[in-house]
Amino acid sequence: MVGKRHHGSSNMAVLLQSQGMYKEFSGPLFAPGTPSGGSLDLKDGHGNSLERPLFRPVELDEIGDDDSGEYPHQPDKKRRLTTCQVQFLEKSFELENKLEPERKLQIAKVLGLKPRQIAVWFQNRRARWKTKQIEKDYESLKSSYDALKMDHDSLVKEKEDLKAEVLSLTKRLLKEENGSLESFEPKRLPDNLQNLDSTLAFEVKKLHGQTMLCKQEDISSANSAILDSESPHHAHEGDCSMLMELNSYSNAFRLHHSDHSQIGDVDDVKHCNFLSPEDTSCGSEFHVAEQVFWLWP
DNA sequence: CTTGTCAAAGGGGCTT
DNA sequence: AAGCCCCTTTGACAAG
Repeated sequence: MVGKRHHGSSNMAVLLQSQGMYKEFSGPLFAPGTPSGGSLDLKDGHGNSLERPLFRPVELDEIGDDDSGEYPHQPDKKRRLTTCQVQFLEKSFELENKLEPERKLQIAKVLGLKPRQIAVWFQNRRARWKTKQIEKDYESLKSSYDALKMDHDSLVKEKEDLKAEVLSLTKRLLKEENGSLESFEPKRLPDNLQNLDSTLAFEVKKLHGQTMLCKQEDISSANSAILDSESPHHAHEGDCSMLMELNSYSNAFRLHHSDHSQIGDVDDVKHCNFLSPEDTSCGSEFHVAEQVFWLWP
């Protein structure tokens, strides 16, 4: 094929057909009256007339990977590609963003550019595509994050509201019960509690003064409701701690009244710790076990 | 004058 | 070693 002349439009047609792009490019690139390898009144990206030949007749032996070859129609300055060249390259990029050597030569031949220029254009185009892709991914991740954050914030608010409601109801309950038990004044601890370990006794005495103002069974049931909604291992922390302390003695006191042998002996109290939360038959005894356990040094 | 975009070059790493 | 790719930088150019 040495010495054979290749005119731009015929090369273009072959390449476009091979790439399935002939139809799309029959307009701008093959306008009626446009001579093969002639010039078009091209505009660059900013609407300026470029007045550059679209296709330079290329000798085949001029094409090669030797990038040092002379390029007489383009000064040694960086020049923008014509709109049509860019459009063709874009279409080609859409089909395949990688550039096989054969395709590179074909495109270079068709557009009258050096193969090196085609390779460079594809490299730069891939870089732009990657940047756009990163921006898209960022937007996608950002919208996911925003949605999750809104969800999270609303859940946090709901949790705070519920906590406030529990606290308010608990205070109200205690206040009401205090009013109805004003006349109830315990004089001293039950005798069997005097035998407890001194630390426990101190705690129990401390609670004793607070608790005896309350009606035992009602507070126990209120406490049970809270315990049912919280993990037993965390119930002694936070908002329920006061009620827990109050109830710990109230339950112990109730047990004492029903059966002196159960709480009069330390070993018996510790035995209660083995009651399982799932053992519903234990009922309030389980709560007693939990609460006494926390009080134990 | 500054800024943004694009074509191109240079360098390093990888594959064949 | 050649060729390719990616990343970064450079230079030209246009717009504000």
